[in-house]
Amino acid sequence: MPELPEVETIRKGLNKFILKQKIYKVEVFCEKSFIGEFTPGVVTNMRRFGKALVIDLDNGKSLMMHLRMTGQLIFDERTERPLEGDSARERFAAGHPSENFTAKLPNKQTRVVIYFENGALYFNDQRKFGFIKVMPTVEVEEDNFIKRLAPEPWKITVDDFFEKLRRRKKSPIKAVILDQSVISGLGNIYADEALFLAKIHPLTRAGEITKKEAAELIEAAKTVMEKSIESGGSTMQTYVKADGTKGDYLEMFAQVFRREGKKCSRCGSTIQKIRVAERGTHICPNCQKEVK
DNA sequence: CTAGGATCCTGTCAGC
DNA sequence: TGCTGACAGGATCCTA
Repeated sequence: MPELPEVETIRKGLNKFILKQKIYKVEVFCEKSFIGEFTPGVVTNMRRFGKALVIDLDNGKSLMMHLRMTGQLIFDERTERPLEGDSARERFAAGHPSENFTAKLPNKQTRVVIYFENGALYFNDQRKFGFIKVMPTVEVEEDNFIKRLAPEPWKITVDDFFEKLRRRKKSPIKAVILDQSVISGLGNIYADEALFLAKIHPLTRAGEITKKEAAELIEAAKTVMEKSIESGGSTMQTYVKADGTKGDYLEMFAQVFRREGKKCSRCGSTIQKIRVAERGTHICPNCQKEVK
């Protein structure tokens, strides 16, 4: 679920809490969620590769993590040594939005806790698809997932993207843009949103996409993700409204995602939900005409 | 090589 | 109430 904007939001938000802070202990509640052996070290850098987040330490090691569908990262300041009452603490939470953002932690979904001298970072993950992996910093870019990542929409060239669409010509365009080795950063939300913005039906065969449409799709992907990053993609601030009630950050920018039955903002037609590449897919049947 | 489906796992919801 | 199947903001593996 967390896609590029969410991971970027985490990177920026977490940076101000943990940069130059020492990790002195890691507590693992689920073995498959934490790979490798941890050794204490100070955070020197936080990097993002597509949807993967990397925390570099000063001991030559890095923590490479991927939140997959339901991962979330929640930082509680001074969890072990609280100041005067809870109001003295700050919490930063982002990733898969859920009650955990404001819940008492650790809880049933907490897989790993990373202890810093100024607080604790909780890695929660309902479905256990996500992971944190310890690896030498020099090997991060050789990691199987990272080395296969295509450029992000801001870096990819139209020629490169178009060439990949030609190779995957029989697949629906949505399935192709979800493939991180074709273009990186898009997940189910932003794929639907970008296709809507570019007025392309998700079932269109990749081989039918013109070069002009390919260029427009790249632009649309940038636009929808930039907008989400600006609004702080699924962080606690946007998830919990000022009055304390639960809010949906998708309301702030989604034009089609989870809006089936509602009206298209562009033409007033009714948004539909269909199935493409085994994923729930949202379209405006009028703005996105299917080409056979 | 591509294409399509199953799979990892937990939880929730709709429909009997 | 209890069961069952479908589905979920991802990526990989297997088969054809």
